[in-house]
Amino acid sequence: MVYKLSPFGKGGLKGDLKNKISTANPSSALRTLPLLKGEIFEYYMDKIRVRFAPSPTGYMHIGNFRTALYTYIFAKKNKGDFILRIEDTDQKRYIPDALEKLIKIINWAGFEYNEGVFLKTDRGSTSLDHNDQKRSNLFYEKGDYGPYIQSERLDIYKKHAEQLLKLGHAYYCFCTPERLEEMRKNQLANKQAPMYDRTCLKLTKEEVEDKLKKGELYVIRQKINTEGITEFDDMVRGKVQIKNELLDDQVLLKSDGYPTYNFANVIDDHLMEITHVIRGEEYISSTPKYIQLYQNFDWKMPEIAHLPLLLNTDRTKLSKRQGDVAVEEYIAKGYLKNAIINFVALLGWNPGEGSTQEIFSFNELVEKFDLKKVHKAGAVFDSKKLDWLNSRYIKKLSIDELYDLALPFLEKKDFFVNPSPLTPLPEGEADKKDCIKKVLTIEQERLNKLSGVGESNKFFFQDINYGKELLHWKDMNDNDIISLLEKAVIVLAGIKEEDWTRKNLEEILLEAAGEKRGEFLWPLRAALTGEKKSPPPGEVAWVLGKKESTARIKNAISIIKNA
RNA sequence: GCCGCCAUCGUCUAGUCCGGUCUAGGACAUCAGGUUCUCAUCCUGAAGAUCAGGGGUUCGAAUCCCCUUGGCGGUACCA
Repeated sequence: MVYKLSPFGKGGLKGDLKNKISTANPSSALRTLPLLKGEIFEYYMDKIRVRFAPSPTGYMHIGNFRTALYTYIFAKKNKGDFILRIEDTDQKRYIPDALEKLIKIINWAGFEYNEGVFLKTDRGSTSLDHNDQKRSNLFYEKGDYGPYIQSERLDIYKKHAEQLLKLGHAYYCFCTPERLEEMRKNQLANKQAPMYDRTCLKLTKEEVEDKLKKGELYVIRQKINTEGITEFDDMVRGKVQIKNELLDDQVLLKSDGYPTYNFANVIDDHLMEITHVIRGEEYISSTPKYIQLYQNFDWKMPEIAHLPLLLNTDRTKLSKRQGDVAVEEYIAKGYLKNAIINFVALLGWNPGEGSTQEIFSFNELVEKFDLKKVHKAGAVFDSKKLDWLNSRYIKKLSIDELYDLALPFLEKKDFFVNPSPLTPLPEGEADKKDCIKKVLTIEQERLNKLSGVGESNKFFFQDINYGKELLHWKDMNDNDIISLLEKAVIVLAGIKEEDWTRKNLEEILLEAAGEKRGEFLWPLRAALTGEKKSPPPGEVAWVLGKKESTARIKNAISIIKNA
């Protein structure tokens, strides 16, 4: 027996069969699925097409970033297309440069999209003015379903709204914002759910035409079918049911000619042939209204998945007030791309089946990700765990990679600072670079954020200004310390310039210390750094160089003698 | 208010669909110990969840059913 199924037509199937279909790899073409003995199940599935559809707010909210990540991973996993669509239908919230910033973050993250709006890298101007010619200098589009910026699709929404009008699934509404507010106030006072009261639905054809002729401001509202119950199948939540009588006649087209999100999103997802809609949980209760729209147009519903929210530590929706929400801020603090992606991916998802894996490369994420394993409950964003993950990723970096990543942070600091007469700073660019790399080698295992880079410069570049007490290890006396430090000078003098490496220094000093590690290494380390806590003496000496190290030790000897 | 969604250590989570192997496993954070010249790294260990609460079903429930509570989301000419 051969079953045939068209794309997404699995609604009528029973549980197990349905599961098999949606977990099978659904890249384009005809698929066959062996069932019970002898039975062949054939089904077609369109090429997967998913979109990330942010609204340009000037920064990338970390929750939105996770939506983009899951969507991108889903696309990669299913060998589908990933589309970037810009939802800029709120004129009041227009923010300059927002689009450019948005795309830059997506590029930074490495979310490669096949279609959408792209940033020209060789552009001159940095500012974007909305309906301005400059746009073409900054951005370009790729893909057959454009334009990908909603503010440039106004005629499309208008056309579709008019079609709904004709079909009787929408109507003109001339109510003023003031009247609507009044209405809601009354409804709330009467303990009713605030909902549009359909005043304008009662208008006659003539009245509507008259008002239109007079140029009265209007919106177009969706005429909801209030009978029955809408049920849908969510890829992460399973079945969700909402009674239709609770659905509001939402605005489709605003009086300024722009569509609402609720309308544009449906039109575009269909026109762009989006097969799977992955979005935040906040849209769950609107979904039945979208479903009615699809039904009104006689369009096929895409599969939908609603992702859980990211929360503050008090379990409210992650917000600006209680900490950083912008990806930009995490980058600025010195979190690595891979650490952020790894961490955010695990917020609300886990491969399950007993996995205890915490570190995932991007490819592993693609390999193991499954929307079905995404959580239903919101997740608190705990930056302590991010710190730990970040430190793990920093430790994995080669010293050249670390140097490149650290440079922007070092530039904001005075790394080579406050030289004492004893500490001449490296002069040439090459020497400086060399010195920085050595310091980074030492810092690498101590760092959990790139912003902390260069902070150990105090061990190397500062006045030697301390009392002899610092040099004492337990109950040593002055003479013992002096003789040990003098021994250290002799040991260092015996090392050739070309043998002055981190490893050699560590071995030689340890050997010189013999049994008395603490007695020898503590005064030496203190003499070299002037600090109670610091990296080991071998490493410090390695960075300082032979001449400088020797000078510091001799200085320490004289501090004791002069005390 | 109304509607919807959700609920396992402080946090992220495994286990829930297909009840017994769960006196609930891992990670972060915390604490203690070890390695060690100090710091950091690293290693070991401890503490930490009567599985939101209550009631069923069952020989047996974190797991199935019902109720309650709590949290969150939506309730806009925002998205």
